[in-house]
Amino acid sequence: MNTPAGRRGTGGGVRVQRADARANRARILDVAEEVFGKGGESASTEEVARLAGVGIATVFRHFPTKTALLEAVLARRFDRQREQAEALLNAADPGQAFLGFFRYLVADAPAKIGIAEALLDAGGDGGGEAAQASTELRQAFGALLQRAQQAGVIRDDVELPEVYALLVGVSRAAAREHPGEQMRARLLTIVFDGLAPRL
Amino acid sequence: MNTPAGRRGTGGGVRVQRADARANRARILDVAEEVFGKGGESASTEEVARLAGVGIATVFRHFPTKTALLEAVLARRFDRQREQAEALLNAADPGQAFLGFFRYLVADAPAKIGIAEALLDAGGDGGGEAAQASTELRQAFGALLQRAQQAGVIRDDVELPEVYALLVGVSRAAAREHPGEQMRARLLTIVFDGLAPRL
Amino acid sequence: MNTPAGRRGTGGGVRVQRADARANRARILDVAEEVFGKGGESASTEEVARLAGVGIATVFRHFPTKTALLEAVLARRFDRQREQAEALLNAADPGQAFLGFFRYLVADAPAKIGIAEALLDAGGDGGGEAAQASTELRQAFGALLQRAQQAGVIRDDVELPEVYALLVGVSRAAAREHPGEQMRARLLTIVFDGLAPRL
Amino acid sequence: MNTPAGRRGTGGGVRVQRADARANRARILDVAEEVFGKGGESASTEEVARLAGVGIATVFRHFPTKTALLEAVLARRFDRQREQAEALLNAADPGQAFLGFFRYLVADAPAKIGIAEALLDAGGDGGGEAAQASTELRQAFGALLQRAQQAGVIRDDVELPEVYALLVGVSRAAAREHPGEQMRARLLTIVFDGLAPRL
DNA sequence: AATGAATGAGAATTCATTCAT
DNA sequence: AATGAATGAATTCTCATTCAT
Repeated sequence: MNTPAGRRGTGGGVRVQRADARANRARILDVAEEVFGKGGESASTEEVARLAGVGIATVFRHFPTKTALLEAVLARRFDRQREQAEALLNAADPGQAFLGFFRYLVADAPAKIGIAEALLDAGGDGGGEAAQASTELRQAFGALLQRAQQAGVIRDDVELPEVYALLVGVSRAAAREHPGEQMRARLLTIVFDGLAPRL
Repeated sequence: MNTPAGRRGTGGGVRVQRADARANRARILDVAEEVFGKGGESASTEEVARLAGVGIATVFRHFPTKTALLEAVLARRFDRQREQAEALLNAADPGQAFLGFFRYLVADAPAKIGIAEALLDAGGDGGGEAAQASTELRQAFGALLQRAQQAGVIRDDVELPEVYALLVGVSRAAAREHPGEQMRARLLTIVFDGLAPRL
Repeated sequence: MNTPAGRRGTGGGVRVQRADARANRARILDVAEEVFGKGGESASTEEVARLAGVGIATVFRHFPTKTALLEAVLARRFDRQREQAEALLNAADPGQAFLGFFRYLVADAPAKIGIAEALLDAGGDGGGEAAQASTELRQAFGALLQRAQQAGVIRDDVELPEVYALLVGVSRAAAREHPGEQMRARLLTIVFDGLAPRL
Repeated sequence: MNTPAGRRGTGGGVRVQRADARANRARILDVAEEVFGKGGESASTEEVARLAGVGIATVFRHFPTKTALLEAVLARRFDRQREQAEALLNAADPGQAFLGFFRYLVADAPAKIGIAEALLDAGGDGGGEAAQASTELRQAFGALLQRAQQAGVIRDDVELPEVYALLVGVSRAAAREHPGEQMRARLLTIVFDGLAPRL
């Protein structure tokens, strides 16, 4: 399981335990993402611990409150999405980049929304790291939008706030209904037509 | 606090008591609608009882579980909206009727969504009376949509499922963000443009 | 599960449940007084519930926090002692009255101190009803002191603060050591000699 | 339960390590004395470790239970005070020696009492090394008392048990109330007058 | 010998639901 | 039919103590 590493602190040895702890932390985050992502019910921290195969106290050692755990889960997810967005900033086709990312976010939404709601339930105020990460994602999304508008693929008279609200809304719709590929596509058709430049 | 009161059989009518009970039932529903509509947190049944001015047991006499109470609240709300829809079926301008109703539902959504989430939290499966009422509302909405399409105000290649999903999505967007009149209008502009017939 | 209790409430009787509840409340207070009075360990609310023969939630119905429970227990005890003091205010022999009351408080102290410490542990700030009751007891004690001084039984150059502190100290000494009648008497001999007028 | 550890005979001196360990042990004791002396709440062992700059396991290596740690802290304190007492046994003025030491113990009490209470909370029975050290302190105090009585400064009809109880009581009074120099002095005036020889 | 991660047994508090009147 | 007191099963979080390195 563990690396042998420098037995007696002879110098080279490092952080063996740390690796273990880090693995636990990651597993807890993964499990929490899944458990809370299921949404609906309000899952308990104990459930997370059980599925992660650790004691409840271990969860609380890594995340001092339930809110902190949810923040971390959500922030990680936002961060991943922002990275996606940033990777698309140099894409050859700005229109495709924007629309594809929009599609991707909607498809990815269900789990995220469950987590966000659990966070609200747990009393998360908008001041945590998740909010920060959310803002950054929104900015990256805004950059994609701007490029798409400059490329003439998205009408000029819309701005980030309403487009983002639309994204959130469609995501929420997709979250609870999980409409299947087909209907999600038809939904997006309408929305994208609404976003297309007026003739 | 309340005396049993009105115990004296009033002869012919036992309906007097019934009236009392019915009034209580209505008041409980009203209060529950408000309390749970506030959304966010999960309000307690006891809170509802207190604000309704009845004992907690009275709430449970009328609605055997919290889920049942939420179902009733939600069903009543769906019914009201369906009535609105049906009233618009004979409107002179089918386009106006559809779009106006769409707008109305979105504006009305925040409270409803709060209730629906509370219902999910309370373990409400989609099989109750609320689901039934929801289906009926959807049908009425579908009728309005069809008329608007026949009138050429809404594009022909969309169907109820995706339009309804879109409605739900925009409603959800409006729910948590309460964007204010302005942004809601801009949001609807995009959506309605997307729904307009292609040239 | 429920004791028959107060069954006889037929005649003029009302509030039968109320009577039950009141009995429960009293029993909880009694048990809590004993349990926390034992001092030392930090007794749990669950222990109180179990010994009182009620569910834990019942304790919390009557006293919304552990602190509130402890406040109530302590306040009740202070109130009883204050009543004793007030009853002695008209005693024929002011010296006997004061010294006797001093003796009584010391003998009564052990349990009280345990409770007070539990209250501190539970985060009781000095602002509750117990503090209020404590202040009133101190005032009554002060009145007895003043009378004893006027009667020439207690030296004139001492004032309430230090005498009360002395009372507290001796009480605390008696609390943990429970020295038995004998030694308590010898202790009080010293203190009372110290309080006697200088020649 | 214990690992064999340190199995490899290191031949000559193991004392180097021992010095390190001893330093750690002393630092832990110092920190614990301060932390628990603050009284009130119940401080955690982890807090002690953190402030001492060692890992939690190190604390438990030196003191196998929290109780053992508290015993050690308290015993050390008792020992120090006993040394003070023994140093005063040869003082020129036995009355001054006794009264001064009494005063000193009262002033020093607050921290000690906090520790003692933490010990009780942790389930310390009176059988540990602290009790032993306490007994020795009491004996030294008794010797001072006897000398003062022989010198005619303290009345003859009091004996160690009640005087010591009085000391404890006044100390306890001073502990929670921290009355300030002034009132402590007035308190001691009364007590010392009570201890003075009857005329 | 030292470290810090992991653990499980509580503890306070809440809430939907039932019972006795 | 109405009341409100009682209930016990959760849930979040803490802490002394042990384990693996």
